[in-house]
Amino acid sequence: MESRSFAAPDLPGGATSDKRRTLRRKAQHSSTVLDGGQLADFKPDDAAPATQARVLRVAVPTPLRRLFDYRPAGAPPAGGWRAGIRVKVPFGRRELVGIVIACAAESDLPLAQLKPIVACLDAEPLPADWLWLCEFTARYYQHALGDTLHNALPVPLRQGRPLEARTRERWRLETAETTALEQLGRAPRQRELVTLLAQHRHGLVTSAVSAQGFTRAQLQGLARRGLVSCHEEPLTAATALSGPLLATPALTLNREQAAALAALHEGLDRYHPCLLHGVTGSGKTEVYLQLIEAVLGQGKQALVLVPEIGLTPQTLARFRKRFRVPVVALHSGLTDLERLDAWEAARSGRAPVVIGTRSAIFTPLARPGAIIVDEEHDGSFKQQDGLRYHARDLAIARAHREGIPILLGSATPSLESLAQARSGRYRHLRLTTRASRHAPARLELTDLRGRVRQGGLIPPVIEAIRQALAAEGQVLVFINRRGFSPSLACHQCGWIAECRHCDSRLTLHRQPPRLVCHHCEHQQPQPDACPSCGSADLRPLGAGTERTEETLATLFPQTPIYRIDRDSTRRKEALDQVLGEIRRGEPSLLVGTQMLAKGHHLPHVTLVVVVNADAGLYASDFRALEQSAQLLIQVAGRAGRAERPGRVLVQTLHPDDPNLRLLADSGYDALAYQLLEERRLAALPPYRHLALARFEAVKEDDAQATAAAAGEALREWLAARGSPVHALGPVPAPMERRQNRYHVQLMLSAERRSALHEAAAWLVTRLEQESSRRVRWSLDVDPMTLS
DNA sequence: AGCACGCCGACT
DNA sequence: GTCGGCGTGCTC
Repeated sequence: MESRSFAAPDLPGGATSDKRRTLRRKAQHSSTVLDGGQLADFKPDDAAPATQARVLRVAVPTPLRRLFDYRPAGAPPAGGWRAGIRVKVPFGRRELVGIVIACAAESDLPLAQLKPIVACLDAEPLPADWLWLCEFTARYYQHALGDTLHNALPVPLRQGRPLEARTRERWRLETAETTALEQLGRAPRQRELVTLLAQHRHGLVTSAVSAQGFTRAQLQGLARRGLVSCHEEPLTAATALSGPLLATPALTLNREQAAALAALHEGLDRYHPCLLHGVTGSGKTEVYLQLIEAVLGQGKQALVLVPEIGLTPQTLARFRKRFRVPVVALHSGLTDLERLDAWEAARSGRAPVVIGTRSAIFTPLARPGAIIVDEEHDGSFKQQDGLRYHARDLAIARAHREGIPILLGSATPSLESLAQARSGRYRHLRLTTRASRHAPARLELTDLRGRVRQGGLIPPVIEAIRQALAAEGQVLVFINRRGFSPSLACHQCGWIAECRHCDSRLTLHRQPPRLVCHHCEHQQPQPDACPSCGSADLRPLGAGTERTEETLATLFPQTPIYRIDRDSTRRKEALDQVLGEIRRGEPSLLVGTQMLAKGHHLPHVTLVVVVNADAGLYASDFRALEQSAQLLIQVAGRAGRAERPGRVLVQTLHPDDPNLRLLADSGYDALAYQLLEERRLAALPPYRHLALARFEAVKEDDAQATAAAAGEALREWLAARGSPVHALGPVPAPMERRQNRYHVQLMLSAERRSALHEAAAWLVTRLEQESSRRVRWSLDVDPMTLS
């Protein structure tokens, strides 16, 4: 039986609700359907509190995929023992903070063998919606529940800090200033303090008072005389909203936007998955904002997920400017305590709008109203180590569970989402009209073959750059390679600088001059002579951002050049500063990697140059083409956003490649539908589901042997059960040696998720029992890459 | 993952 | 003689 709760990322979205509601209820009460062992006794959250539980089943922060039983001790929490209560427990020789998952009368172990808990940390359980999502995540990605919960919890809560909003004190003058001064006699500092407070009718928080040079003792002195009062308030104040919701009026929608919004309004009170498929500049954000407006109008909360690079001050400013309610952002710059505050504000409902990157999907909401995933195709939604979850897929599962709408937005939707939309499971909302008068710039393919290149650029392209600059435009030169050149070769004997820890070539950097491996931390000085033949004729092959920047500097000495890549903008302020200068609009050259291509508004760019479009064309990874098409369209979208039309020149060695031609002539959608057909024929996602087991070890044989034994056992198990799951491998990973470790993998594939899930669960259980300590392994469900 | 226990090499 | 290398086993 295909389980609904497991298959949620696949759920039919179009059909209505009755059937789904029953399914949902059923899923709640039969979570054993899919259990991989650890959740067999998971109690639905509406189970009666067990005040007299004899056994607490606790998830502990460890990679072990099982629960541990403890005896309750001390007074039970106010509402009785229930799932979601944090407890401090003895674990081996340590004490850890675990979370009660179920209460039971019996344990598999004799009761006398169970240790009592050390302490109960909560009176109320952690939010049920959060707990459900973690439990779903652990099952879906075959990850230990304890570790999943640990990952999804703000750091202070992991450490056992009480679940309370942090508060601050606000001091307010209780009498008229003159009255107060009369009563004080001469206490000069206190008199000054009274005067200060008199200027602030709503009072001042302690930090503001001490910033003026007053002490807490002085405040308390006034409080003792009854002249000032002190109130505690949460850090994110609950703004009881009176008056209009909007701080600035909504923009007028065009016909397509209005139609999309109308469709969204129809599905506000149910699970309603929609793909907002709109070309660059078609006003997706305005649709998000007006959807949020409707959600807030119902007194509910909206959760917005954005790619890692997309949570810029400008994006945030746009949301904050629109609404008169707090917009809470969860970004990497927050301290642990600030993160906890944001989490708490969302959990309590004090934060009506929550915006964050991947991990924000684990934010609890008191009154969930809608989830929006912007740039849903973006790779940064998938975590690439540890708990390998995909925030977009979890968002779908969560919206389904909560019965709320979910909006996936993109100019270049993932093939997964496109397939769902085409089949009718997601509602397909299209925006084809750009706000500016110009059609999106076409990709002009320019042939690199047999042409002299300077810094990677051929003469006609350099000429186009010259013209664009002469016309007072900005030029964006996109290269997806950091450094000076991607390899260093000996012109005499053909030696090429390679990493001594990986199967990769070293990239030459000039600032500072070094050979650097982009796969591990390894760096070494640039050699003066070939280590193989002694020749001094070492030449850099190919161009990276540094080299193109250097070339452009000699070609256009009068024009400012901004290079934007991970090396040039290690500090965040550096990036903001450069972007600020660029937005002033002076004619200039912008050289950068995808950092530059994503997210940022560059209104003065009139020419975009793609130095080399070929990287993804013939790569082995099955998603490479999809991803480079998305990137190309995104880069192209930077051209001509303001009043001027733009040009996009794409250099390629394969100007006749049918895929590239299709993208250039007919656009992303045409290529995407073509790629979908190829995926169907090749039995790849989204028509088949994958799980990848990776093995790594210092010694190649160890990794190989463990993987081979696991593969063998798995195939036997599959055959014995007549399972439709295919198991391929072990095969060496595309880059077999990385950081001196050898990588091999097993790939499982199936048409149905449930079958894949069962097989993966079995494999994981076996690996957990059998694999030696020398071999590290991990399972990646729905892998984004096969490397 | 931690953290212990345990059994073999070069050192005060 | 022991300090410490990392292999192996356990965590209710």
